[in-house]
Amino acid sequence: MPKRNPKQELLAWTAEVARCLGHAHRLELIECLAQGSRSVESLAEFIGQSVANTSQHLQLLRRFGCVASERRGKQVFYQLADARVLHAVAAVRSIAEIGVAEFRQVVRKDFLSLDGTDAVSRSELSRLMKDNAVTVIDVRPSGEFNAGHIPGALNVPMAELKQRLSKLPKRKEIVAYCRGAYCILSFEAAAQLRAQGYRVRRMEDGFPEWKAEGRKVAESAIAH
Amino acid sequence: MPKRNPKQELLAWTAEVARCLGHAHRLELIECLAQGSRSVESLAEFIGQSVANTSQHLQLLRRFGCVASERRGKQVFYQLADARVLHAVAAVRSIAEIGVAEFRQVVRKDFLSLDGTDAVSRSELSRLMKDNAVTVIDVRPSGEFNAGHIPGALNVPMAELKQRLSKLPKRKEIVAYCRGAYCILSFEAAAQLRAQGYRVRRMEDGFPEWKAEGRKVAESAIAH
DNA sequence: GACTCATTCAAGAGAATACTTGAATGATCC
DNA sequence: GGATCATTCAAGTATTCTCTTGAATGAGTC
Repeated sequence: MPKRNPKQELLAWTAEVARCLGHAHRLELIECLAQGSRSVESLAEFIGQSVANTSQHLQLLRRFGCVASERRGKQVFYQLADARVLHAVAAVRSIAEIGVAEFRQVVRKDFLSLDGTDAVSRSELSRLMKDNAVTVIDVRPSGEFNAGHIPGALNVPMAELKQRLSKLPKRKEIVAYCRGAYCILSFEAAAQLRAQGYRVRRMEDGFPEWKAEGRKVAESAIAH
Repeated sequence: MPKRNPKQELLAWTAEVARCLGHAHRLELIECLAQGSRSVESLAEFIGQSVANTSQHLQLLRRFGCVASERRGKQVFYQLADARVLHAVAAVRSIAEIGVAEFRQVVRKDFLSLDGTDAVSRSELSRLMKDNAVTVIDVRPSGEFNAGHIPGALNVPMAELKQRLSKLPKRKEIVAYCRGAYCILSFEAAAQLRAQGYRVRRMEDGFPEWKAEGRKVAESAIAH
């Protein structure tokens, strides 16, 4: 650790934290952990890496205050250390959104082409749900849904969307949400449903941001 | 650039931006540029690095949307691209504040020992100034003061503090501010003034955050 | 048009990072 | 107490990053 004066020491530690966020796999781990706690093996599968490599990434994240770990029986479960980790990732992403042309291009080509409509804000969704004006669907896999979801939301994992189309109301507007900003699931869900004639919008960001705002959360069971 | 699916591509670009913030010198450049635009040579001197190396850091920051450059005559002036760069740095720092023990330790040892009092919030300072209840001093070097400061603030660079003690009112409370969070200048100023019997507090963060909030700003001249 | 000067580029040495492999740890289960 | 299993550690290699040095660029100046 390079040290000069106190100010530079703080900058060096801050930089370490930033570097710790500076890897696609680690960002993916953070997004995954934001849905709920998970074991190392399950995380390794999620990011498509070896267990050893995943463990090393997790230890780095833990070293710099991004995640926490806890032993439950044979397994070690990791979880997000603090909601401000999500804020930091969102803040960094917001720089990419305006300053990195390639980022904007991917958004345009792969996300907005699926659903270019404006997302429903969380506060607006809250109001709409109170009036029973919309059907809210959670398109994440059931494990993540069970670990926590918006109360009143219906779990319709993307994989099952086609089979469950008939169960969804055609006239009431549908609002889909998933893991967070630029999670492709809700974009795909919106595209598929709209193609079938449903009225559908996405919620901005995803469940972790809903929870981080202190809104009500429903939990069914512990998964993984 | 590693590519798999669109989601991972966005994560990879976001990670690049985070890595771009992940170096003490670059964070120092950002903090410096937050005070106002500067030439490469002046920035190199500020961070104590060669011009070539500084230029490379600046180009990286520019590549990832953190700073912008503009030619003025012979020199190239860099400036902060967007206030959300400061937000991102602050968000990352907030992780370090709670999650990195070494960070907290430096804060305790080198900052809180100088001035452990709570900082004055920007909104409170605004109120106090309206009532003419405090003397506000800007302890940054005059070049940075001239590039922009809080209207009504008195520029008392740290280097000149001792000589100018007599000009400061003893009974009215003094509020000192400087470059930003954990800029050591305002802590040192508070410590020195308090040792001389002045009533003094620091303003939270610094001038860039005041400006980023859309508050009034005074500008005298262009420096460097 | 040649000169000057600030900045950028290019190449290279040394350090740090990421991923792999295989072994070590340490808690549970029988 | 020994076996089992998830996780972590340790060592090795390929890649990337940082900083240095010296040359190239290119806009202003005489």
